[in-house]
Amino acid sequence: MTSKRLLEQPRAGDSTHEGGEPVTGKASKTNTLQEGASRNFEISPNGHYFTSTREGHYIHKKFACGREEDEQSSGGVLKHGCPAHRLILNGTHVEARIPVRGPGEPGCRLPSPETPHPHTSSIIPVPHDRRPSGLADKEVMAATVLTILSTSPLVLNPSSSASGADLAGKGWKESLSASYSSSTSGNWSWDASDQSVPSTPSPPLSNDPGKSFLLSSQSDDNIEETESTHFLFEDPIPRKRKNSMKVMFKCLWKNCEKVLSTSSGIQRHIRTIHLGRNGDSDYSDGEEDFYFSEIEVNMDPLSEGLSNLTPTSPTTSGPAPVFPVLTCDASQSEPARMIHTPLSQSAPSTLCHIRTDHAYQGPMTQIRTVSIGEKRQPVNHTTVSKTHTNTTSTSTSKPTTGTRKPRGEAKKCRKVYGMEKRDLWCTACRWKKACQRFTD
DNA sequence: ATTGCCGGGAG
DNA sequence: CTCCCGGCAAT
Repeated sequence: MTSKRLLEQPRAGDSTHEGGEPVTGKASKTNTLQEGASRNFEISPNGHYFTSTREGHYIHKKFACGREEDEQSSGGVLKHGCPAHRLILNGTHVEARIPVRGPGEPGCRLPSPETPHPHTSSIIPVPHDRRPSGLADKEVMAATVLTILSTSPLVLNPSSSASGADLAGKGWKESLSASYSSSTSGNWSWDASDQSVPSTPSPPLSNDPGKSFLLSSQSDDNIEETESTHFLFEDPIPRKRKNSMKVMFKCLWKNCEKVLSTSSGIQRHIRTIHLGRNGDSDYSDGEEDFYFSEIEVNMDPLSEGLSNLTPTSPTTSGPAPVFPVLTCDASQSEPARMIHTPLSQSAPSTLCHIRTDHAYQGPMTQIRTVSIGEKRQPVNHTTVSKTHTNTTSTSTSKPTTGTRKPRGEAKKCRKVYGMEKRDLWCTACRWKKACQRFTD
């Protein structure tokens, strides 16, 4: 009968007060247990980013950049000067290396995204002189490019015709690479590339130029500022390269929608404008990293409309290479997170997390805002639906059974006290309900 | 096999 | 309500 239960009387109030003596002691345990909690993300230890831990390996991005530079660099503001980038896109392996110069090398620095001319966009090195290269393949591209071009006023100059367009893609790139690589940043060279191939016969992705434009327009979500997008083309971005994807960096400050094509540019922007520091002189502790995020934009003309949702199709992962720059220096601990993972759930949520983490490091006021605004999300992941869901309900995990708790890791009364001391259990435990004392 | 606790049932 | 427990899911 209930006789056994009678024993518990010694402390009448137990149910009320679970706080009895034992509890106190126990509390410590709880803590211990909780330690494990933080292991949500495992990000890569050193340069590898896994966006989504579990799945992702897709992105193997290794950058030595920030990190290395940081260590050795004496004050290089731009940590981005990554010596080498290696990206795997759609199975294609792109490796870009930049001649690493001395640590403090000027070469690493960007020309200056400074933004002296916000409207620089028009100045983009567009291939005015495109020379006829009649590549059959290119025709397609040409068409694409045209489309793009037509969309953006900026570039419409001399486009005599389709053929011209294709050139544009190519020409542009080449010219950029040529000039930039030599004089400006080391970053860019990525595409230019491989040292092994001095002259690039065929550009893998010709759309780049066009993309940029597009992306700017669409990526910026624009919403608030129409012209938010001034991309500084001054720095051609080195990273990613997917046919239709382009990575852009967006300033996360509250009202700033600025989108730049390079991380360094954005950092500088943040540092200078928002943080009020001297862009060049001061070294950056990486704080800027927290204020911007990279976004991928789907440049594909065709899908463009849809694009928002589907960044990259199948493998978003491919593009994933979101790259490094972001985290290069700033977060050693958890670099990767920022990146948006293609798979990872992404977006919104991802950002949020990020912020959170960073929060420790710096002021994050604005961040919050940003996350909300994040429309860009669409860009990254394909799994939109999922993402949404997650966002909505925090507790995603509960596939089955409508509502069953995951089960906390912490030991519960039962475990702690044992059946013998059942009277010490919290009421809930006694009633076989969710433990109230040792909650997870 | 254990453990945590939901969903119910009995007072 | 409070008190219990069957039973299931997660370990």
